[in-house]
Amino acid sequence: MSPRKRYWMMKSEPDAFSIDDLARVGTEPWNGVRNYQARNFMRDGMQVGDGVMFYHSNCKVPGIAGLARVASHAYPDSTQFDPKSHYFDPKATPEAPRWFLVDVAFERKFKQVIALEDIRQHADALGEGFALTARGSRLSVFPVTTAQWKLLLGLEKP
DNA sequence: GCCAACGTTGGC
DNA sequence: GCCAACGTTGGC
Repeated sequence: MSPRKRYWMMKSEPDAFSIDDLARVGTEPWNGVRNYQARNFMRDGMQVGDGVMFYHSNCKVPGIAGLARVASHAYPDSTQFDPKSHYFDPKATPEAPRWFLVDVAFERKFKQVIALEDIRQHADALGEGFALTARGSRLSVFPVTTAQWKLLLGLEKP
């Protein structure tokens, strides 16, 4: 029996990789995550088919830009082994990889970004620990509960 | 571009 | 194991 579908938030700077980029390529290895907590969520928590909210960070209108889904189990991020890569990690080896990723597949782009500004209006309902509204949180991959997922989707504008 | 908040590193 | 220094994130 397959485990129940889970939900996740994944942040990306649209200048580097946006929801439009994902729409164009269809599926993308989510490389470059170099934070242990985020890695653990991908490596230990994600299952193929899980729902993903694609968040645009560090841009004019930060917010959720669309939906995606987890399209692979976790496997080593090859950029950690590549000395020419910005994400190269000299302490990682193929025998003992340090960083993992999953493939992410495009589902749909929202007509309008669900802006962080709007999401903040519901910070209480989303809960204290929710990483988007928690003060100072920089986590780029984190779980979303079913209730949070529904609440956030309810903020989508036609 | 600024800067507060955070995670990681490394000397001790 | 502490903690200062450093680099990064990301909203504004």
